[in-house]
Amino acid sequence: AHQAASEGDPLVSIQLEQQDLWEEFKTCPTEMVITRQGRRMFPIVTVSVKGLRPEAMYSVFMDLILVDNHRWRYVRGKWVSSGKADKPHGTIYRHPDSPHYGSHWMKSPISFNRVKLTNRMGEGGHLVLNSLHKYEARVHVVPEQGQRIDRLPCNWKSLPETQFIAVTAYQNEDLTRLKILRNPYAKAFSDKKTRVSVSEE
Amino acid sequence: ESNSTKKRKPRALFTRQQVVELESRFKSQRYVSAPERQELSARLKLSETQVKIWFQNRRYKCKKSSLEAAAQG
DNA sequence: TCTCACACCTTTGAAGTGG
DNA sequence: CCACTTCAAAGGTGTGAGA
Repeated sequence: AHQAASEGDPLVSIQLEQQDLWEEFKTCPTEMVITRQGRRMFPIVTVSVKGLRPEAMYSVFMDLILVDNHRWRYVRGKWVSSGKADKPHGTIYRHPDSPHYGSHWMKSPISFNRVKLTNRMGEGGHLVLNSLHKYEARVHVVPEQGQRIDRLPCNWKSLPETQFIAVTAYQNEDLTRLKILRNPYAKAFSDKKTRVSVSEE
Repeated sequence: ESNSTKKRKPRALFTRQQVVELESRFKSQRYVSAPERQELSARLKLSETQVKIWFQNRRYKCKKSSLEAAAQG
């Protein structure tokens, strides 16, 4: 009933891709390594967007918001909350294709494969996180100024499937095994263990 | 012949600024005309052949990635 | 807890070759 | 122009040591 307010604009829809992969990690639960220089995320936050105006200009952003107000610790194979969360840094990552037309953003899923996580301020363009805090990805689709779009209903969405704990080194070894299994860049370590029976003749 | 005189392809990447300018141009223009190519190559200090081949490779890369994207969804 | 150098992989991308 | 290939360099993995 209230949808008529936006001049026939369709609702903007933002949906997470590879949900089954994220689910697989979430049962561990997911951990993401943060380093001084910056570390990529795996799985990769990828979203498909619908309902934009094809000819209008948008920029797309991703940030990581604190899920709860606790610091977390890994004790005897389980994550437990302990203590109060530190103050978040509030950094945001702008997708390198930005700005671009709505048609561009909608024609194929938008991948944030190049975003890097760090624990140190001053690394330009990287997301700054506190270690041992729990985060969740959020994606924004923002119309460029001067487009005369009065209101876009829901131009951002948080993605609960992407929840993870930022760590400086992996804690859960099941999680580590999953990372090695699924991330192509870590293939060296899965091959290594397969090579146990390969002795030279 | 043994290991001595084997031509190894030296890899020379374009500078960051050169790529930024080329990408910027490609974003609005997938093909570049001869005069435009000349102007670009002069400003970026690349040969005209390098600019031509860059756009050619860039077009293929774009097409390839969009085909792969269509195959998955 | 955090940092850093490795070893070992993948991906990248200008140039090569042919159509 | 397009189609694909070539093949080192660039760079992303977790490791395991040492703070």
